[in-house]
Amino acid sequence: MMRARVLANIPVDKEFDYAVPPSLEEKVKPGVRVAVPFGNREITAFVIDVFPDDVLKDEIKNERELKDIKRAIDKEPVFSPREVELAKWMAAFYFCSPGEALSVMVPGGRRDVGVPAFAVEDELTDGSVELTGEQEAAIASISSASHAMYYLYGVTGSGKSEVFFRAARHVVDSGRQVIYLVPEITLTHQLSRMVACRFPGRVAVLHSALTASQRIDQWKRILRGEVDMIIGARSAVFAPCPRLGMIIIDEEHENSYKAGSTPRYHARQVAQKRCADAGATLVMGSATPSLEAWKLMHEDSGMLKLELPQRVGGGRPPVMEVVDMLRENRMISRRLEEEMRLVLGRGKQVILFLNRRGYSYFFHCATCGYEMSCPHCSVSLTYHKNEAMMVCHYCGYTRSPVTVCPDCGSLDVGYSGFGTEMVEQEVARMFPSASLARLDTDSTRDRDAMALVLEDFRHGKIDILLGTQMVAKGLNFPGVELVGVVLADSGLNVPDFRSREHTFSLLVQVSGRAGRYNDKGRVVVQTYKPGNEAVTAACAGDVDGFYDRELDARRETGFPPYGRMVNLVVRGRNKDKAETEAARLAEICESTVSALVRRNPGRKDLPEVFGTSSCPVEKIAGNWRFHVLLRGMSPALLHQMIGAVVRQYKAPSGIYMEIDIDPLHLL
DNA sequence: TCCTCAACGTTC
DNA sequence: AACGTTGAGGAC
Repeated sequence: MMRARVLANIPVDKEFDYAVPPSLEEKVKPGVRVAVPFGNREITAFVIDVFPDDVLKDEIKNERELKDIKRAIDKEPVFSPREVELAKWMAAFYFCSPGEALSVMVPGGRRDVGVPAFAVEDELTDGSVELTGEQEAAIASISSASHAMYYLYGVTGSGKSEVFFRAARHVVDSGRQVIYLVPEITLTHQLSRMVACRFPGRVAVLHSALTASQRIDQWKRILRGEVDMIIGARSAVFAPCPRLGMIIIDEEHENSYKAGSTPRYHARQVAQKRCADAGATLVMGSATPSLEAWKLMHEDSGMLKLELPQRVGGGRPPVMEVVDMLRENRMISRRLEEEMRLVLGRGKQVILFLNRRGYSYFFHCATCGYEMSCPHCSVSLTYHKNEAMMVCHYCGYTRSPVTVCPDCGSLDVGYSGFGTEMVEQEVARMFPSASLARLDTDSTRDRDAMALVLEDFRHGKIDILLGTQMVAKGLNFPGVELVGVVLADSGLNVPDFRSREHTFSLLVQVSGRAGRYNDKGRVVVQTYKPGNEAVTAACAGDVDGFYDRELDARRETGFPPYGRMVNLVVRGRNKDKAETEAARLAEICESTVSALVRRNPGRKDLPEVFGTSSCPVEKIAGNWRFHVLLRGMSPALLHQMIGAVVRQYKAPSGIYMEIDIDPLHLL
């Protein structure tokens, strides 16, 4: 009789054995998923090993009878032993179970007959563009593989993609595979089309519109070695290439590379691990690197910084100016309005950026002090005028808006704090003859609508494009001569050590949208904090300076990338219980630290309990949240400490602990 | 004495 | 995680 050893998506670090019925012996092999009875239900499990029962003859004596595998889900493997090894590494690094890790690595979904996943259009492929000296040098350096990691540091338009393509081509020609990660990828993404043309036939584009079965089909192709080039978002870092030669991470600073739920892995960390194991090269790039990357490329760490200082088509960076909004009593300052009139008068286009959806996000009663917040989350509701709804941006709760205070009936109530919807109304009033479109997750629910807006803007049918993050990233339109940042402060008020970094990077990214193809680009940045370092450095174009100073500040204060952090979040329906559990957890942490101190007398880099309190957003979707924040200068000791804490702390029912290693924000 | 609910333990 | 079993305490 054959037995199969499996992992399952449960938070238990255990492997389970099943009997393989003779009828399934052909189908059940390592790497396939199977349906198995588990307790009194049926779950999907991952087969990691198949062997004859007699191998374990001695142990089996008094073992209870094994259950039978019900059926095989895959006809051929969807992962290999390499992936199992990686899952075990992830389990150790992120404190999840190997089964949980494996199940985020392998795309889910049942098999079915799918439509072709991606039609490669026969489009122009411009592989013969002239390269700048810096580009040539960068390609040569990467191809020499003198370093394990490379960082392409260069402004928007400096030709990073071309370097990525050529470096990838070199790897592919030598018979190995390349994974190309991008922050997000839609069907309309021009990059995916470009890659598909450059590597015809042997590309897997894992875009967001794929069905689960299409995704798993691509996965099998990759595993069979039929693909040279894989392009996709975060989870594509797990693509099971048999001979991995390179991983490229485009826009390395993007937060979407970090997973938002357990296991909270970071694609950059996983990529580093995979490249080290496979002897592959890791190539990252951005105009605004994360501070983690900045630190790595400026110390002797095996990562080489490659600068692309000039724009490929020539042209100067946009002129940036700051408007102090304390002197203005309006949403669009006189200065910005004036610039908009000039640009529109020339028949050119404007992008307006505001990182806040909705009409207004604060309802307040002046009589009794009532504030309208979500009943399930501790955040205020945002008024969406078009839908005539009050909406919670955390959990999606909606209710109808009011004109009198629901608490005391007073008429002395007001809405304050503006979002894109209100700006849209104001801009439409100021520029009645201009055509205006709003681009955010509310205005463009489906991707078709979004693609349509972008096409119209590209063809000049829209004069002013107003939107959130979506307009800040990666879009390039030759007709744009002005970018207005309606309010640069929105990110600066959050109490997070990364807020300056985020604001800075966002400002530099949006400014890249202005005047990419001409010398007339202008950026007007409106802010209530004109003296803030992130604002002044971004407007002065002082990128290196900002990073060096910010890195110094992090070193002084012991924040990442110098100190490492771990966030332990305790959540539950019952507020008191969650709070006492968090306190209990904090005590366990404290005593673990004390034990470490005793065992390592004199060490200066021991972990510390950095803080314990309710999370900045105390309640989300009915769950009360408390956290214990840990920090340590030694990653190894911090890791050791978490391990000890996890062994000691067992959450009671109704209480859940989430472990966030290297959190991006402390919510 | 019955019933509900939360605490705990197991899952091949 | 998701489902059993068990046991304490409340209402009748």
